[in-house]
Amino acid sequence: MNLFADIRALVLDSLAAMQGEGQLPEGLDFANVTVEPPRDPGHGDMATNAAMVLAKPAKSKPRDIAEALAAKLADDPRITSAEVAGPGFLNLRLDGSAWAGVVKTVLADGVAYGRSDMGQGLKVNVEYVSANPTGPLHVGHTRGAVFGDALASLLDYAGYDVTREYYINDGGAQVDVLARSVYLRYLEAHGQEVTFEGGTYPGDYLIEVGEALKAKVGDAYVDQPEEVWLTEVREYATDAMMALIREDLKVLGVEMDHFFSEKSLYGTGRIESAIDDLRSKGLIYRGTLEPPKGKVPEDWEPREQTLFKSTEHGDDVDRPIMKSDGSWTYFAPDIAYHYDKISRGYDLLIDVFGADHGGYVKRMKAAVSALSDTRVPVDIKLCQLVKLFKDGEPFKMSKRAGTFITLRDVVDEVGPDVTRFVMLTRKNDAPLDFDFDKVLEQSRENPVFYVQYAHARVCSVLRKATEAGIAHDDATLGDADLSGMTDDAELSVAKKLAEWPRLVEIAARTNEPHRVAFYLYELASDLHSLWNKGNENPGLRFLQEDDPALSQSKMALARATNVVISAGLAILGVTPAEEMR
RNA sequence: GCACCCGUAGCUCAGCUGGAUAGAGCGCUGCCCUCCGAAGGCAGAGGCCAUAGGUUCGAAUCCUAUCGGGUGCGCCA
Repeated sequence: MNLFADIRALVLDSLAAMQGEGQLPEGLDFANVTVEPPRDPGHGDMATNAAMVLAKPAKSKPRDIAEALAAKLADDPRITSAEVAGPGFLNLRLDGSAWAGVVKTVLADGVAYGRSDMGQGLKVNVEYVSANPTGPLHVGHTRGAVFGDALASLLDYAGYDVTREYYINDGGAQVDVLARSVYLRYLEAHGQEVTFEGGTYPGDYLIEVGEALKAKVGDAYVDQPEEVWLTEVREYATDAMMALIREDLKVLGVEMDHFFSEKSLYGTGRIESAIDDLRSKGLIYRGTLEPPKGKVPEDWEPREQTLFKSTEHGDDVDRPIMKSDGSWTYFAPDIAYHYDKISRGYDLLIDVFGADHGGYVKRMKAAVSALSDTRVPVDIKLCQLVKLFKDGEPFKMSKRAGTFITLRDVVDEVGPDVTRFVMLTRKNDAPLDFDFDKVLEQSRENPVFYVQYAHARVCSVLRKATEAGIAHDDATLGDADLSGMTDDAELSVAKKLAEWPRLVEIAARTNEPHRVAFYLYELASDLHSLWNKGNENPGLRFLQEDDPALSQSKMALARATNVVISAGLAILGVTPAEEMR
């Protein structure tokens, strides 16, 4: 149930009735008619722009339409007043029973209140993390992991059929480097002195991998040329790294549905068939690119290459798919991977990348557009950097890996719930400051705490109710008489609850899970406000001495708030706290 | 040079497919515990929404230009 959608339906019905009575011409497009909460609550509970949107096509004055519409709407029992305001807004006030109805619906539906069918079961693939299997996940990956995971949950809640997917970059040169690095650790395990040259990874997380390799193969690879061991060590090492990464994801609470291996595209004809698909569309050609204007690379020389005509699908320049030695560029397997996703029947693709891949967006969109004949939209979300702070100072060194802060470092320090929530308190494309001290602080400044505290406070009330022997299961509370819910503070909470389904749809439409975090903060704020008003006005307290029935009616609102907080936190992947310690 | 992202209160940031007098936290000022958890709440001050044009009933939001910050820019993924 979505009260805003219900009232919008009522407005549309009224407009249709006006057409039937000749007050409005036929053939109007109502698509832009909205019903939303007014910015200023003093204007009422809901406002519709119908009169302004329709004035021009209906060839009449906004106020005339608004007044006629107001008369129609006033007939509905839910509407207590409909006033024309400003340039032609129609401000609506709803009967108290409408808000009571919201509370009852929340208690009846539980955390499913707010679920939407806007996704209509469309298949959407959310690809995120996709870190190179060369080491543990670091903070940057953490943000992408949390963002992608919350987005996937949000889309699921909004009625999409969601697949969470991880693309393993195990086909490029960097896994060879990994193999050589592990080989060095392997030699080290055999007592040799080694140095990490040629870009090999010195991180000590590879020590145990080298030792494990020794335990597995003994001295078989010692002092052998690369041809002997590279393939095996590479496979062994990438498996070990993926095991590590899966563990990292697990401590964050991220669970993928599918891991897709880049390597599986090679030697199987899958890259070739994707490129062939583009070729059949006339989008592959041999050509020479112009040098970039402005600062030209030192070693620039014109070169003929195999190019993908991405400019046909909105890119700025055509992109090379093959190196001069005949091997594929990194772009080619990515094309094949997205070709695979398209052929698996997804209606919508979402890629979550780090902001440093921003230059990659247009070509990827072009590829998907070309491969799917523009059928499949792809939304690419870029996650900006995370800047770490401790005691207000920038913070870089990692205890664990020696060079960078890992996901594990962060989660060990502050826990998965705080990590996840904080990562979602910024828009994905805005940089994020993550201060180890502030995120553990228990104050209003810390949104995680603030929301958890609201939930815990309500839990505390319910515990007290149990002690007092007052039943407070959702069915009982849902049957309570809510006609006494008339205070502004109470109504503010109920109205905020009414916005939840609408918020979910907006967040899902824009692929912006951070909106859920901000909503929860506002909802918590309304609850705290009501709570404190109860300090001064005992009649607003949730527990009313010697009056179980009244207590139940007050608790209904509190419990409904907790239901929505739980539903929202579940989308973010955060556990609601029952008490603060 | 080009592309993408960003520019909103002293600071950190929200702001719905374009809606009314642009919001929150921090910081500042003054208040509220005999009371379900004060780890909270209430009130006040604080704005040319980077700048200049344009689109329209209406622009922080869309378009163009300029300024400022970030990221990227042919065989690294």
